[in-house]
Amino acid sequence: MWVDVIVEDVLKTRPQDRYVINDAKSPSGPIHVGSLRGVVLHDCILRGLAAADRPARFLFGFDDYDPMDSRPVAAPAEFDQYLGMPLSEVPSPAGGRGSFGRYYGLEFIEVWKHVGAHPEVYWTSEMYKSGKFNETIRTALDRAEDLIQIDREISGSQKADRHPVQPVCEHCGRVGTTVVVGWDGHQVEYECRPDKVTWAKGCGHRGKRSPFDGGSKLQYKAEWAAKWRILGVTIEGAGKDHMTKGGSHDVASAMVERIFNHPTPYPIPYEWFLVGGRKMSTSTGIGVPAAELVAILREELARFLMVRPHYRQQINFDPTGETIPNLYDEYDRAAAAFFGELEGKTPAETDLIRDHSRTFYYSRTNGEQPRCIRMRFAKVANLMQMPTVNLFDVAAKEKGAPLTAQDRSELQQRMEDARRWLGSYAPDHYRFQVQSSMPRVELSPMQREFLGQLAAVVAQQEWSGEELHNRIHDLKSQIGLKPKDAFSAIYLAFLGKDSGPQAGWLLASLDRAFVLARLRQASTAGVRGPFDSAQGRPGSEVR
RNA sequence: GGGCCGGUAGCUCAACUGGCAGAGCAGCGGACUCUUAAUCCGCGGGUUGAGGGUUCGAGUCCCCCCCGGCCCCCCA
Repeated sequence: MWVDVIVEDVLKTRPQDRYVINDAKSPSGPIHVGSLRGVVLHDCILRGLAAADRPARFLFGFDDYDPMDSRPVAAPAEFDQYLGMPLSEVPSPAGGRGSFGRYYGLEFIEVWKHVGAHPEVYWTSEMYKSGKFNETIRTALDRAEDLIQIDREISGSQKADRHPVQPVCEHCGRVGTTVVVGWDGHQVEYECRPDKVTWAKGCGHRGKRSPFDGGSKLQYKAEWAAKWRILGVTIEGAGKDHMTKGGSHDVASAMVERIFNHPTPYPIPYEWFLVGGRKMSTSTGIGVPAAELVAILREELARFLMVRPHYRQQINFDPTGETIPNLYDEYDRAAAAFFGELEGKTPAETDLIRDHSRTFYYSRTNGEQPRCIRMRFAKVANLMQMPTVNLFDVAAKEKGAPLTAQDRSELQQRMEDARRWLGSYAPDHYRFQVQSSMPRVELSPMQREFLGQLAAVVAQQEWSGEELHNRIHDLKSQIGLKPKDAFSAIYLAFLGKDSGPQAGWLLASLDRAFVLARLRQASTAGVRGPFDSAQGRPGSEVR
């Protein structure tokens, strides 16, 4: 299990009494699932260290003193006027008290709570304003040339003028557009340039001000390095966009070691989290916000989805198809491993089970995960479509004992998930729909005979699902029809497909007159059309 | 141009520091006269993308190449 491997390596290569884990995000719009992967990853490391009896702090910073460099699609166009200003100084897109950055930050906090992460939150705007960055800003100004040189050297970028300090313009409030042109040890001289960046227009103001206590911010690579130093960060992973060779992490790493005199935190480069193959991007608005993932998947599954694959492996989550039932099955297997319900026959199998067990451990969203019955998701989805079937009764029967409160709530959760899945993501063949007119299907003479006799049975009286089920079995034996042929005849006549939910219950749940009419019609229907014209396309016959 | 990750059964993927290539699903066959999308049993002839190399032994390590996804060289 990769978390254990990392934790072991951290303990071995960076033996320390206390660890400080850090993660951060610029809250420039709805925060996407990729960032949630980072939170979960760091939270797992925290958990692993705690289990190894190493206390650690988990910090999460919102870089809300970063300039707004684009407008999220959801925000009104008039927000363009704020481009270049710190996110903490831009009004909230929803109105109200908080800032733009605060709004999206708080939204993200809600999401990670769902997946069981509870980092300590800090906001860089507050750190700047309260002077926490002052010392590093002074260093950055004093050694600006060295920092620029490091940037050039490590990144190989020709761009000369990436000064490590960006003053906040006293005239227009922008921070993304300013350039330092002088530093006397107390104040910085700066220009707010209209053409410094393409995404914002500086006001042209030229001025002199104190860079401290919020008067400036560090350019982001220098800021990253400074934060490591100020917060004493010892472990920090980052997405691959930062972790590429010569990328921002390499630059920040050289800066923190050569200028700020602090070792680079233990790095963990992790891969993207894609949804339906598309990259998550905060600013372009493409991709799935983290909040949406939690709406698609229950919390434990959302976390499991991020914990199960190796952190260097891309996650490509596509909620359609069999993805969710499969994920549920794997989750259940991990749970079974965790609760000691599985036994390996070979050493390799035992290892794998232990692995699954660890995965479940790290996937828990709260401390205690009750042991309870876990009815297979696909089965829940199937039975749920039978109006007369009570899932709780079925589960109790299966268990052979009354359900506990945990059993019931787990089942309830699965029913909700199944309803959502069937409504939005399930492939057609998982759904069934009674056809309102006789499907054009091919039935053998024996099958028609069977359906005709079944009509006579139905005509006798009102049957319960179970009784009807028994009658169906009696009838198919009496006629000498194979079970498969008998049942598929029913399904074909009603659903237009050759399989379906438990036939007795299905018929009992339908209007009796309708059932009678359909059975009679099917029993006399001639052979029509190609067999596969009605195959696998439920609903195609509905008018 | 540089970097990361993938390529293993029809599909989705496993295989700890090299040590007999495995699961799930799908498929096929069979059983089951309370549940035929249930349950149970059985069934896998894979050049592990190609080619070299190291090794007693390579899916695993090294080199090179091909294919796919992505990242960096704008911003943060």
